Amino acid sequence: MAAHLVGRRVTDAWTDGLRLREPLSRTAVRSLVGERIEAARRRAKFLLFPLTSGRTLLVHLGMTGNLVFRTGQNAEPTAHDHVLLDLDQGPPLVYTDPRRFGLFKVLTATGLARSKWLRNLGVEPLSDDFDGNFLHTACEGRSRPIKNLLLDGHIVVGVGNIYASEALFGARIRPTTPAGRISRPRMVRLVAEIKAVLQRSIDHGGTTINDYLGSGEGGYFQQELTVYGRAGEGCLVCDKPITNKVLSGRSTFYCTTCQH
DNA sequence: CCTGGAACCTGGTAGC
DNA sequence: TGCTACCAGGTTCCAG
Repeated sequence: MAAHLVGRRVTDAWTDGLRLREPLSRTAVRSLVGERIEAARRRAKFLLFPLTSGRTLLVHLGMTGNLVFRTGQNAEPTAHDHVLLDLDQGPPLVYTDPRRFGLFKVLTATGLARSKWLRNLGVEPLSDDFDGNFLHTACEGRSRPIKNLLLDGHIVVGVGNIYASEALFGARIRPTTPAGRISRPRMVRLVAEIKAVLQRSIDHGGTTINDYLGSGEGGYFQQELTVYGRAGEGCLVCDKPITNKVLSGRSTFYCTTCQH
């Protein structure tokens, strides 16, 4: 996005107006015409595109969303294209999302600062701010299962349901363990595993959920998954069957032998 | 303050 | 074959 979008001016804008995670404003999308995209940034899983007017385009891909240029493999429109931006140079940019869990919003500077989506976000998982001390302190006195806490974006962002199970397996910590009862050294190990899992996934192009594949190439990290989605199959360490337990509404995978 | 569950949405799949 | 019920994910909101 930084390479192909920054510096481009929006010459026309279309939306089907279907509601995403929040209603998608036709007026807001139309107001993008004439704007130039000044930068491409990220915070947590939110994409931020500052515009010439001082406003910012905020995009979240939800679980199935995609931002693609309408060219090559993505040349054909799909039934799930929700926003299309014509640019002064190069192919149009399309926001496509079959399950409409994403966000596409245009915010003023103050709107951005006050946005509920960006307020109260935790630390970036790959930053130096996220270390064993930080996580240990954040978990002090907390009784929630450690896995639930890892999914809580108010503490650390970017750790989704799949990577939480993977990192806890790597650290040999049972997902149900009350967060406040995990020692500092084990938190150091856990943080290292989270960073390693995320970095390896980025290197592999991400994880494509089950058999769902968006346009373009899917991620290849699912080939690397050690516990997620492997209920009943043998643990890669001890060969005992992997357990699947629902923890606050989310499937959680772990080995009852290796993880304590 | 803390916690867990519901809600949002739809394509794929398991089960009848 | 065709229907229905359920599930997946990230995030906020609400009730206990």
